[in-house]
Amino acid sequence: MTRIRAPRGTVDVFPEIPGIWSRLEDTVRSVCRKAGYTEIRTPIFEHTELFQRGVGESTDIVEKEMYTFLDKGKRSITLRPEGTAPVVRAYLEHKMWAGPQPVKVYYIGPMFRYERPQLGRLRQHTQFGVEALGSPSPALDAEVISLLISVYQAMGLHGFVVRLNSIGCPECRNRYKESLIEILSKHVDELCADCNRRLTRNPLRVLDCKNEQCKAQAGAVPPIYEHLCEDCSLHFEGVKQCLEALDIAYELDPTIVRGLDYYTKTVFEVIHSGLGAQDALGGGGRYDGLAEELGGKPTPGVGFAAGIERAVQVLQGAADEKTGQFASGIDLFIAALGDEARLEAFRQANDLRKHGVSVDIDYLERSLKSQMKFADKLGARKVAIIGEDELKGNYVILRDMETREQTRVPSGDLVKALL
RNA sequence: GUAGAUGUAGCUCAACGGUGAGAGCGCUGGACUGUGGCUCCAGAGGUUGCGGGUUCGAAUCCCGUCAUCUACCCCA
Repeated sequence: MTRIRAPRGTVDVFPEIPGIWSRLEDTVRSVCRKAGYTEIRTPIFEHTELFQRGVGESTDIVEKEMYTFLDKGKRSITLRPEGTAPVVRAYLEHKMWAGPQPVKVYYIGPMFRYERPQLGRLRQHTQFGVEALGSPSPALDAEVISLLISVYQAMGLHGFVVRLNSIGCPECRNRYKESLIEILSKHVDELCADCNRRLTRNPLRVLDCKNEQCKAQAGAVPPIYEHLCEDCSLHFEGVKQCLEALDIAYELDPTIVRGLDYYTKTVFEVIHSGLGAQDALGGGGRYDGLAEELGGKPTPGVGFAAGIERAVQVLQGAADEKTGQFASGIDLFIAALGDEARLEAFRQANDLRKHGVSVDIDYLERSLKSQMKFADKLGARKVAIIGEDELKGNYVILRDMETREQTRVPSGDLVKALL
């Protein structure tokens, strides 16, 4: 019999880490709530078609990274690879456009992509994200960005950078693509094999190629945000103005294009150097064409998605420097000697827990010495000792593990003595 | 899908092709009949990832396979 392991690309999240996780989740909720975003929970699986149409047939996600299967009713089902398309689907399905606009929601949950795992990349990972539907205002683009960095700031995270770009609307983007092809075609032999393919399929991708030769070519090309149509240009100026009003530092980066088809105008990423090759903590942008693509009426929208595991990765690095003290410890450990005392300890523990005291006891019938050792490992602040004498006298010996002071406490007064 | 690295005790790692595969940490017990952190002693714990091959002899060399990690593609 071989032991069963967790499937490739999945992880079990262990003791020290969940503390950071729940703090991060709490922070997301509170930051979003304050800005008027409410939680939405969409299904973990959806009809495959949602992503084919929403994310785009020719994207890597749809082409090769989806967990897709036929259910027993022969429906093609896909484990969600991202959160935006499902939210927009829900917005349309529940006719949320009929209510007050914009609709602002946030989510936290697992996403799935069939990829080769590496540092910062898992097949099941967790994202938090927000979506603001129903308004084209650049203020929302900026708000969404500020929300994301507010979460990081509230967590005490430093050293991240906001990178901003605009990829325009289909009209001006296509015009730019054509000129891009024209310029780059003259240098085909200086581009890598991948980029030669990209040149015809998705020329913008050439811009964020990591190959040095391609980078040089891409750097020589005029940035897209200098070639936007008037509407897109005005919008981009508006976003920058709003960011500056909020004192949010950003870097213009014409090479960020994002791999999902639905983005229009604003695109951005928040990166951190402590992450390895996959350096994006989060990313997002505007997707004014998505609702229509999913069969709804044209609806502007903007949002971001950010990786929880990646954030935890950087936060953990920062925490280690401090002392790594995430083990919270317990208030009390009850050490008992003898069957009768053990029963009493069991009873007392249960009672104290109801009074809000965190208590643990020995379950291995160990010696007193071992129980003390164990209590120490658990980080117990106090230990109550119950033996035959104490049982008879109806008291316990309460030891302070820090000062080593011991006192006799009547059994009934234990709760009081601990507060 | 591609490339490289790595698989030995719970963890981190040793072991020139040659005794019965070791150490540190951790775990359990004891020294200390009922008192933690330090020290000392003892004990438990291994299909050397798996399957073949070469050899008198394989953890070690060869082939295959699986897994993990890192990177590419791309993304959170």
